[in-house]
Amino acid sequence: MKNKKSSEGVYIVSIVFFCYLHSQEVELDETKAKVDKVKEENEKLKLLLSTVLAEYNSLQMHVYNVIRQQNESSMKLDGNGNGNNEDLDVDISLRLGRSEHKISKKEEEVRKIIAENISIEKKEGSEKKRSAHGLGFRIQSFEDPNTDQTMKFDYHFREVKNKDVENKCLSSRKDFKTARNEEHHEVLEGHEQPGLKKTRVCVKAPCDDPSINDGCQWRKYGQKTAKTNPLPRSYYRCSMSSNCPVRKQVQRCGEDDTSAYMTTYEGNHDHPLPMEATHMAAGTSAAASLLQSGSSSSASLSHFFPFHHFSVSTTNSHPTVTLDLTQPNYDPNQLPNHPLSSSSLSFSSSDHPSPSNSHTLSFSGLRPQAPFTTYSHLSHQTRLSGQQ
DNA sequence: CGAGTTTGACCGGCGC
DNA sequence: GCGCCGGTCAAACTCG
Repeated sequence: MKNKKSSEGVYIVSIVFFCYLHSQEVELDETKAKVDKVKEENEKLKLLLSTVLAEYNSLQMHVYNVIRQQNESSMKLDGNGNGNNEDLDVDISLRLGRSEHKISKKEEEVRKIIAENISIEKKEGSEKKRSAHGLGFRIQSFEDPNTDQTMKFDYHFREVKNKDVENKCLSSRKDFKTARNEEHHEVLEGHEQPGLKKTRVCVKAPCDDPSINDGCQWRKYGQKTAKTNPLPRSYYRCSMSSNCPVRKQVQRCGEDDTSAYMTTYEGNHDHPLPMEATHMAAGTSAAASLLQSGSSSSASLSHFFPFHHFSVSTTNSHPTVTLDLTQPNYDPNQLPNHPLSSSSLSFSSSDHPSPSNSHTLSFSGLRPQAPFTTYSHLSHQTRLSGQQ
């Protein structure tokens, strides 16, 4: 009897164990299926992200061309006796992968949401926001507010001229420098007017450390004490691409103003920029393009830098736009009356955290009366010696 | 050891 | 032509 009972017990236990194993297997299969599904979605999202990033990079490389075209056309209007260039609101929306005139319901919904958010922001509009530093960049034509004139462009990466100067057999240093200059000229060709030197964009920023990171990687190649300013000026070139012609100079503004640094940018990048760099690059390119096209009126530039004091000068044939982030220059009357209905995409780098070891200077520029919010995060990243 | 910085020398533009 | 001065080069140096 005892043997029979124990064998029955073993049988039941084995059945229970089998059932348990079976349920575990089923659960495992379900989990595997879920993981596969998540993997599949992940792949799709990766693909989508890479597509969007590629389009975004190519797009921002061509923004300044569009601005120039816009200004050329406005110049033509001036020539036809219109003479109302300053009243021409210019605002280009950048759309990724959208058709030209068809606005989907989703987009309309997004626009509604944006408009609602903005109206909330307008209600909450505080002095704090007004004093914030903004470097947002957005262009769209408001000639006809009823028409969505958002432009779609065929974006192609600018063909990077593969000069490969380093492979040339240069017999002397002079030859090397000549080759560099020729290369630089070619890169700038088409962006510079013949009589003028490279357009410069100066940004005066209030910070303790001059190493403002605009998203690019910079390599210091020199330091000089200028005659007019006893404090040393540092020279950097973009190290993101071997042939990138972009240079920048960083100099303390003066002995009495040690908290502010003047950063001067020169040239255009010949490579895609990271998110953090696009705002500054686009804004400075826009300013440079406007300046080169002759439309350097304060009204035109106020579209790009609505809250800040800026000036335009031409010294030593260097057309220069100076943007002063130390002097908020908010003037509601200067701002264009942007219709809410024409809102579209704006870019934000706020979701791109700076390296943990870097200080972040956040110029969270909110335009209190404008329907768009753009942010520009400048963080300290470039390695510099302490005395600068 | 490689990448980045420092710093004196050099080059070229510009004014006189 | 000469000198001044801003910009760049490149060897030496530093740092991780």
